[in-house]
Amino acid sequence: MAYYRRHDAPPTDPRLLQELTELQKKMQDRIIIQKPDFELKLIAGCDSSFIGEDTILSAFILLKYPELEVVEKVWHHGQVELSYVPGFLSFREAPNLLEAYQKLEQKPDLIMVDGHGISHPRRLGIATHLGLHLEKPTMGVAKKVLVGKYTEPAPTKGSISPLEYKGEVIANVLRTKDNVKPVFVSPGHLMDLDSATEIALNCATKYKLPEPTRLADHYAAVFKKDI
DNA sequence: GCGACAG
DNA sequence: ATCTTGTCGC
Repeated sequence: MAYYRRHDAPPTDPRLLQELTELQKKMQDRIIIQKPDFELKLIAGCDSSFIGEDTILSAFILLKYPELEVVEKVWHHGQVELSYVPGFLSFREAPNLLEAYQKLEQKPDLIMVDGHGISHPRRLGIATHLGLHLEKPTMGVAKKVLVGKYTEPAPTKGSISPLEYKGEVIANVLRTKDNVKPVFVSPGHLMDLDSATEIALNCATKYKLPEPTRLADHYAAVFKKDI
């Protein structure tokens, strides 16, 4: 994608951000929020970690569902083109994530991404962005809110509270473990909020993060030693 | 004008 | 994301 390779402008150049904003607005029309039309047998989790300022390492972990047994682990590293700007995370991390995804021998039915889906100013969080590029069902699980308001869900595992933005519920604030800060679950693409929430909870074992993203996060750090 | 702001 | 020590609680 041409917009991924921009060495001709500073990372946070206002003109570039304006350009990316326009691109996201065009991408909005292609987002599909619906009940999943597949049997969830294989789920992937992905996450990235950094080495220094501009070297990124992304990992994809493939798991059986609902058993949550790991069946494949891949990773890829490269250089990032943009600095981090809230609302534009995907332009910084998606390129390398897509490279890592190609290394999977088996492809998942659904991808759980570390970050937001449609709970984004222009409905284009990194989970949605990846879903559109891969034409694959995706969902996002973020650790912090980006936009919207919510009330704290009850302290017990399984409690949910809606995240509202501009009069719409764009995510569910889900408690995945007793007395631990909740996560923000949102559909990315070819997925709906209720299904995403149910899947996130089914993948929550004894930790705050659902297994797919927890393991991706874990291995993204472990694989750094292999560089 | 003053905060808020995924990873 | 990343840099970092001790500390509270199950």
